[in-house]
Amino acid sequence: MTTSAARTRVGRWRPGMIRPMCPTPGAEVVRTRFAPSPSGHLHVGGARTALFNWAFAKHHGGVFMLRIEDTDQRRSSEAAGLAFLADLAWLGIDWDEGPEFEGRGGGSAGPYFQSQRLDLYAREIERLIAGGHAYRAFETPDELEAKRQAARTANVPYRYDRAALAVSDRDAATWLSEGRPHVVRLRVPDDREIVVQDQVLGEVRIPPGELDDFVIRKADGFPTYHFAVVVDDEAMGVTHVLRAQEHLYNTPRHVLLQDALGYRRPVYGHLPLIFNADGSKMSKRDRDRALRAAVRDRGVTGARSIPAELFRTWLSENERQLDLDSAVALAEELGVELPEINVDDFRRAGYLPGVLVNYLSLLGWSPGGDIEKFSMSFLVERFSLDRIGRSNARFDREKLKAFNLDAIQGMGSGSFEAALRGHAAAFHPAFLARLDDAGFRLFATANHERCRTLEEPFRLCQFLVIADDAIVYGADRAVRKALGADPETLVRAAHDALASAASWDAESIAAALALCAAQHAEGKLGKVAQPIRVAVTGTTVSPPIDVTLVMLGRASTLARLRRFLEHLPAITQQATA
RNA sequence: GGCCCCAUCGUCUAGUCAGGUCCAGGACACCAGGUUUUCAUCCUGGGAACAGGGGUUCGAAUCCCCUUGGGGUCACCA
Repeated sequence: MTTSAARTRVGRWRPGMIRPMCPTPGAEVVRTRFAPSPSGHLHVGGARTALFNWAFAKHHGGVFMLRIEDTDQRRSSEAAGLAFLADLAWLGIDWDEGPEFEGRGGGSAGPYFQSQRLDLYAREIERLIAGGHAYRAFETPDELEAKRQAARTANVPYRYDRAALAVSDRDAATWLSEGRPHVVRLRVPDDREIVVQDQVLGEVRIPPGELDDFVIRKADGFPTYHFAVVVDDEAMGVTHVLRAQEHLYNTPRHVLLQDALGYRRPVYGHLPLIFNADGSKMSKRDRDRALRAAVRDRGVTGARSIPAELFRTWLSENERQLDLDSAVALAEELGVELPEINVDDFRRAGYLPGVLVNYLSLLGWSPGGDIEKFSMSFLVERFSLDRIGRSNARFDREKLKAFNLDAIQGMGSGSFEAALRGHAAAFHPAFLARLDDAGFRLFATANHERCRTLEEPFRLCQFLVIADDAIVYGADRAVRKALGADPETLVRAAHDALASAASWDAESIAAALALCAAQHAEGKLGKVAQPIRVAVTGTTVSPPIDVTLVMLGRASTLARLRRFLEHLPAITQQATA
């Protein structure tokens, strides 16, 4: 494969030019698709691919489809499920055709599961065989592996040797009638250069002889990915294929197949890949890797949230993955932030769907100029293939977080509260049980200006859902500093002042504490607030002290202050140790 | 290793296709001050890049070539 010397982007269109696929307006409706294999939750990389296909279709008033590529019987039997449908819906990426899900999907080009389209593939394969474009091959996987091995040893590139073509018709017929397992291979012309016009990368040329006769039907009768994709894209009228660059080398195969089958050729665009901040591949194993590192780093030997047996095997077997709930629990226990890789992880971590979409669209696309914060409708309005970048991008969680903060700060108090309530219902029901409506509203206001994610308020305010007699006091330097020289006097004074406060609201509490500060701390509120904060939360961080106490309620506050005083000798000893 | 793709601050990028307005703009991160009862915010300022080498041109981040570096792919996975 070589790139043309002048990287002419033939077919790339610019404003004012006529689009190659739309010679006259309305002549052809743009149809794009996202075609994942059923593998549980949606990966951010997949989300970006889906987003671009969606945005492109919407920009042209076209149709965005979803198709499930479940032609791997082995993998599909693992019942990974279709959780990614909910992930797409959460992001606001709605599909016009595809599997039905909460009002989305349906359509006349279905079924949208490849495992239900086997008849079509069988018909098309027979057509290829009859036309001499494809042939049966009876080698076993072991035989092929031996040939590959031999090629490796000889240090030559492996290509299928077409041994099946040397088999006599009589033998082949006999084997076929015996029911001998076989695959079907495409007969790849080896005298033809293949040229692909990629809308992102430009012209890509593949010299003759680079591709071998690849398998299009497996021994189990299922089509391979290459075959199913090509047949379905034609049958479903797909006009544009946007997919990750890892598929670039598949495109010549698909072009060959289209030619052999007499199909039209969709427009292709290959998107740059997304990597972790450290340049490693984003993988679902990242989560377990981070947890193992933390466990080893701290010399932890067990976990409350995981059975000992499981913990041991998980720790020693690097391939082993914890289920999501266990991983989250362990992370909480260790105080580790889990690396997010699936869309669902980001939701759990408290990111707004619009922010994720915004950030994701910037990975490989740009509206140009200095614009980088925008809505989905802006994306639809401005999206175009000629603004897609060609080099791989790294996922920067800090920038995402900064965007999320900005979006949260920009929300009205009502919608922020609603969003926080939704997050609580999904992930922190204990807070809804603990706080009444007014309490939750206060919780929302107290956290609105200080949180970067919807998750942070719940972490910051753990003290709300811990029993009064279960507060654990920290023993670090921050706690020591917060307690100051004489916490006993201050906390005792605060207790008495708060006990006799006229009412339990922020104003009265602030007034009572200001008085304490005036009497015992030279008027410095911080000197009073910090010991109290430690006393009622166990930590040095919480919303402003008056709000913290209002949320907690008078009874809990006083009980915690008393308990703190009882435990004070042990606490100070521990903190100075 | 073969084949292919890519290359602007630490990161995402604008600028590249139509060479001059770019001693390169923005954002995140970072550093230094400031505001703040903790934390997070917030405000002000700062450092920070055209991978290297050859060409073409009056002129190159922009066009060409080479080198280097990064990535993808080489399955009866998708």
